[in-house]
Amino acid sequence: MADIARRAGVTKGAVSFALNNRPGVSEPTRHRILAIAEELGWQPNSAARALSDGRAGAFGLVIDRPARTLGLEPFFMQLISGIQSELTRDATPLMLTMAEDQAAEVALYKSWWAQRRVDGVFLVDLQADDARVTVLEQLGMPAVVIGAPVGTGALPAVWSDDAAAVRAVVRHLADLGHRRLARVGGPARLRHTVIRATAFHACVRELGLTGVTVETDYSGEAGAAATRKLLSGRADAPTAIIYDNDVMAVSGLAAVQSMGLRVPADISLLAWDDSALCELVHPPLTALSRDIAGYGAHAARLLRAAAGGLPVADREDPAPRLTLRGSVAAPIK
Amino acid sequence: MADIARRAGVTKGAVSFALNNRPGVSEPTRHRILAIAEELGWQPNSAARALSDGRAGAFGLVIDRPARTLGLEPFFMQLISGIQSELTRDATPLMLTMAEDQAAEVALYKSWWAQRRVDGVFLVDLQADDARVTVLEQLGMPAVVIGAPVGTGALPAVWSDDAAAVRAVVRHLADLGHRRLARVGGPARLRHTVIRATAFHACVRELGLTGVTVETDYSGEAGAAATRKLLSGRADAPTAIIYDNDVMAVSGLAAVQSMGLRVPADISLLAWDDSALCELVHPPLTALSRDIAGYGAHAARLLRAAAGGLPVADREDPAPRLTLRGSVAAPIK
DNA sequence: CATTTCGACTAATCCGGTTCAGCTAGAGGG
DNA sequence: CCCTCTAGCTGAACCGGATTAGTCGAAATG
Repeated sequence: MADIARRAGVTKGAVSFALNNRPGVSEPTRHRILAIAEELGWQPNSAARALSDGRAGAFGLVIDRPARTLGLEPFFMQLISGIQSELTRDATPLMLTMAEDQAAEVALYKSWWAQRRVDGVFLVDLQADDARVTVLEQLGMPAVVIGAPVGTGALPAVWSDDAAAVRAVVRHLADLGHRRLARVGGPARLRHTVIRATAFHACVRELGLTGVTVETDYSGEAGAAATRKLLSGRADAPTAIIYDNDVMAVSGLAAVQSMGLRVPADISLLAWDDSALCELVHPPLTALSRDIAGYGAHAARLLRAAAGGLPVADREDPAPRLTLRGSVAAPIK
Repeated sequence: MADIARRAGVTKGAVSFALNNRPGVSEPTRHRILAIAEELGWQPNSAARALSDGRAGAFGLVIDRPARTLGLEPFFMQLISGIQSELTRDATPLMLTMAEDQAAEVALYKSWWAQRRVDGVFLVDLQADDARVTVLEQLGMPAVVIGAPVGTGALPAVWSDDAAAVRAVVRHLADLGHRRLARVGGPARLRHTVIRATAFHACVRELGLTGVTVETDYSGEAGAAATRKLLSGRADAPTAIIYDNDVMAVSGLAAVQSMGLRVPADISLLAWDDSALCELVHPPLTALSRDIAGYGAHAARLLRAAAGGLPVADREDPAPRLTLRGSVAAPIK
């Protein structure tokens, strides 16, 4: 900027006015300065700007799921991709980190905020008793929760009505004639798992069906194990299983087939969170689809607003839709 | 820091010496300053530090594969996770972004470098005639190539010997009695695709076998389509197929099964890049495994050294190993 | 014609660190 | 006892921007 100022015969201050499109310089001067800046290939030094105006110009995302299951689930990549698509508009980078556990994650937030590394963070996988919300509120750190606005305090949330989706699924299965359902759910400490489980059992009871839930860690192995356990030669085995992610549904399918059962003739399977994975297998899996990338984009927009000091409200996205494929049918008996 | 200086009765300079563990202050004073810093919860402002010492304190990774296929492949998440595990040691964050194409990616590098947003970048998916290497060298921007050190100029690379792995696989299949092989490869513009294809055809010729390669975009659909095309009722259909990623292998398996063929009795399938995905399906897929996270960690270590101005050499990791599962057997005829 | 107003720009300060050329006092040497 | 040396610290500049309180001259106003 000093170079530009020298070449233009003005001071740094004038150059700053010109480059930031603020009043204080005449049109001819502004153009002259912009031309010189262009010629010199000037780009603002992010550190200097950050130091001066007190904002980092970046947002953060911390994921604390184990890397093994993480890689497999398309959810996060799609979410990140969606966040990016929005952040790219003003060239804001995303800082991505993985943490061992919640304590490490909280420490990271404190550190990021104290060092002014980010202007705000995205919060995923909200837990039943989540320390992060409190910490972020105390820090005064802008944040957007990706998930239901329950126990999120003053933090805005981007969410979709999982309970409604669960009810739609249960009704769909009941209409087909299923009377014994099962859910292979994620970890019970995750808040959205609880929401889905609660809705599931309430709906099942209301319709006079029976329903059991098995807790897992979202891994394929756990999904397969749960499936085998549910189906192993009991008279009251369920006729339909709802999996809490696509990975478990796919390995559940493999487990079912290796037991000699046919899908959907003997048992109907259904995956939460649709992805190409569900289309890869045979038969393709009926799934609950939602626009995860859009989800991320909305969260990014909210966080940008929140970091800018604007008041932000929760944003509800459409509830997951049922995408019918080949893995669900009426039960035989 | 000014606060600390005031409380300790010294100047900012002395505080800086103490906090950075540099000579210039006595031990008692250093301890006093550190104690006060601790008490005040001082953390260095990253922008100020970056401005002062000219380094950003962050590295970057740009991915320009379409988000759809990206989410499915565990490769990137595992790579990122590995990079993180190393960067976490000194709390260096990773900037992750997705680009539309190479031009956008190059523009991003220039911008990041001009703005001093990162101290270096990881380069993935090197292409046949890759503009990025040249640009980075011209910029003088530290970078580490993740992939074979061919056409990488002065940039250090972290790689594994794909050609050797290909040869091992072809020999293994030949030993079992397979004479007609096929490869469902990734995009031909990717350099590692070329390396694998070249090694494949050379080895096939050397052993007196026949081998064809089909090019795809890595997507599951393309994998299934290629599979169907290869197997559709021709007398010279291959008896074994090697897929360039696990997603294609899984959908190839589904395609094979929907054609009424049995794996491995009628056809042997083999996946490049092992992941839980390969274990989920039935039969589980024999695959080429490598330690992708370790790969990322090594790349991170190299990049840190390169950004520090240290001379760095290419690092060769172990070649992918063949993990035998149930999808490969001797051909019937 | 004196006075006010305003646009265009300058000069200085700040952001929060790092760095470096002094300065001072006490230790060591002759 | 004087001189030198050095450990320990000070003060100020610097990184590259943004911001703000002035300054100046010309046009508008009374």
